[in-house]
Amino acid sequence: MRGIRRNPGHSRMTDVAARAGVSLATVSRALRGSPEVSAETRSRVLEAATSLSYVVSPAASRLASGRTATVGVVVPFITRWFFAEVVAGLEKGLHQAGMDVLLYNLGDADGRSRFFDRMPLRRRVDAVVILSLALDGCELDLVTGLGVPVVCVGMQVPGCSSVGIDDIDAARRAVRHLIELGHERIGMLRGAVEPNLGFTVPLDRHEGYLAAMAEAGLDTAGLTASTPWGPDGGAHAMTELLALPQPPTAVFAESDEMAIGALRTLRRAGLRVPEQMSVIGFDDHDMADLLDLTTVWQGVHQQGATAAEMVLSGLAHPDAPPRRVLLPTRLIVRQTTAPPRISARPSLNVPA
Amino acid sequence: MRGIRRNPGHSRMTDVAARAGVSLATVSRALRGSPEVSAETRSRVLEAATSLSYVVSPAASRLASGRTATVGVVVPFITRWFFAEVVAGLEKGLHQAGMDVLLYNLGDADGRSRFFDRMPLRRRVDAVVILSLALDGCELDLVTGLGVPVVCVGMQVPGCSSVGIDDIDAARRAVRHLIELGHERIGMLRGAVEPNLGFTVPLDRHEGYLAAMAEAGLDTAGLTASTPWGPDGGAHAMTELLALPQPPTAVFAESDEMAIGALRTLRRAGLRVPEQMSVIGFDDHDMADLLDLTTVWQGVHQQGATAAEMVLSGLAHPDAPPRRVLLPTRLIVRQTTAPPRISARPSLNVPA
DNA sequence: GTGAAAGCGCTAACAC
DNA sequence: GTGTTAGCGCTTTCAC
Repeated sequence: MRGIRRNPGHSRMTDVAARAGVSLATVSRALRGSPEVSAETRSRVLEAATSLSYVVSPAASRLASGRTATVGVVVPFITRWFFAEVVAGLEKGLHQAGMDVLLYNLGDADGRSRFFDRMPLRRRVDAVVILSLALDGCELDLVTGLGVPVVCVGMQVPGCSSVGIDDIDAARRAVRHLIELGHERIGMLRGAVEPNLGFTVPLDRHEGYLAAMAEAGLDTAGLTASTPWGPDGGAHAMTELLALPQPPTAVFAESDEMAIGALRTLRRAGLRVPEQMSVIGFDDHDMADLLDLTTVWQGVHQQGATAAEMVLSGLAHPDAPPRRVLLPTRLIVRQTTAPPRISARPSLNVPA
Repeated sequence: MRGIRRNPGHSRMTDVAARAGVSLATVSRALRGSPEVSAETRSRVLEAATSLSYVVSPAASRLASGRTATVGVVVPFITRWFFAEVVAGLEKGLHQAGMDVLLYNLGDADGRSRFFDRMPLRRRVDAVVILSLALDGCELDLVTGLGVPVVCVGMQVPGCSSVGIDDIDAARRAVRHLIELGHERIGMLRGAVEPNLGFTVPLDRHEGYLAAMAEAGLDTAGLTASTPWGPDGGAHAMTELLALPQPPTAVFAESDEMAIGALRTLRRAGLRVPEQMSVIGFDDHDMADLLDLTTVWQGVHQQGATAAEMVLSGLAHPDAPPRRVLLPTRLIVRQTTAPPRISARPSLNVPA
């Protein structure tokens, strides 16, 4: 026999059609909920399908319709709390709509270039969601070249919908909190753009820090420590700032993970928080509450849910203009921030 | 015109064939690296494909071959550090082999039953990886009914390959560490099987705890506090144990997250760790190092990598018997465990 | 080593 | 409202 051997176990649409006593086309329509089918026919079809435990072949359906009912989710680091939380929100919204989720975790600069070299999304998704990756021109072309809607979380791309928060404003409010407590020497622990994934978050949060300081007429020279992102980075950055001839009395960490690292450094240095050093983080990480860390909350899960919703509406209304949603943030004051013990100026005195 | 409108932009295999001056079949063979194609022909085909920026249509390929080159990954909570880390390992290994990863995050008991009701994996994956879910008989049937290889991480299913650690043994060693330090009243903080996802980890680690205590002839009555999994659970469990007429001098937490919650309770209660209470966790969570938490390390990422490898070999050798891999664990002693300040027994005497 | 052709299992015109 | 039928773009058998 020529051609191809028939597939295993599964019953096919023809089987359902035969069993229900209708044509193939009617089964297809009934199963996909087309309004052209009479209620009576539909229920006969459904019954036949159930009794045969029939499931449509996604491959055949995709080939014939051109739709994949799949969305690609591209995430820099699935292991970071923030991203995992966004992915959870996305996954839920997408699966509820019957979409499949293809996960691509870049991991590092290497993984990133492998991804863009192969562009494994081509011809296999109806839409793409990208998290927090500032794309260069070339990458942008590759993504838009997919010819499907693109939704961004925590970043923007011309012509694409996006969700996020106002990082600059939120950072400014965090730093203002320290200023209002009376701090004047305020440092920032900043995550360097390590594997060069081009996050914009560090830039924006630093900008917010500078803005708040400038508004208050405070000096920032030498008070920003840039280290690799993450707890260890935060620990090192804190060490750097402590080594300053005149250390800050408070620090703003780009993320809670960095703040947590800073707390360790302070603990090991024997400095009491908040008495001798105030620390404020950003994100309201799971652990922030446990460590009594003052921070800035953002609705992370909801960013994922919103992105899912944007994907669905982008698919439903391909010609609708892109949307840009900014979700609110909120200062959460806990136990790691307090007024400086002694005014920061002239006679700062911190026992070693 | 009848039938279906042709798809957008993409060039098809026929285009490549025409350009390379060979037949459709030869293009298909060349592109998939069949050895039947001469080197010279292959390079002509590759060149033609590149110049047309051709990519095979996964849908067509799947329909014709019956293979999806996709694996479904089913995870209880992608937002938990452990699972995210395993998924990262899996994703990397699978993508390197050219497989797509479909992510299913159950999230809670509701999500779990929705998943098993719809069984969205049917006809769309070549293999399934399931993390830490003890499946009931019905679920098991649904999964094996997929007719594809199943790989388990952190649990077992008859007839399927699995990776994991020896939770009982690792827990026993953790508790022995406390015993060797001289502790006699040792509590356990146990995560209740909250949304009833049927994890076996809590059972095994508790069993290890009981075993170590029994070996040493120590009493465990009333010393296990079961609360919902997670930091808050750990915090509550610790509170419970502190309220005991005779509280323990050390606690073994089922996971680092629970240990971290316990640390907060202790901090708030003004108890010093490890002087007044020793705490040991499990997992070597990212945060463990930051909090100087003594714990049990396991190679989480590697469990994912091993599972990926099992998927690939299961696909390559469908008749090979299932494998069971137990990865090693290691006690990591940090700053949260020490000898009890006052001996629990009459006159064992360890200087504070 | 290469080509011809028969499907894979659906969807979507189009006709009635 | 329902049936007919022409593809969707590949993979694989068989023949040479």
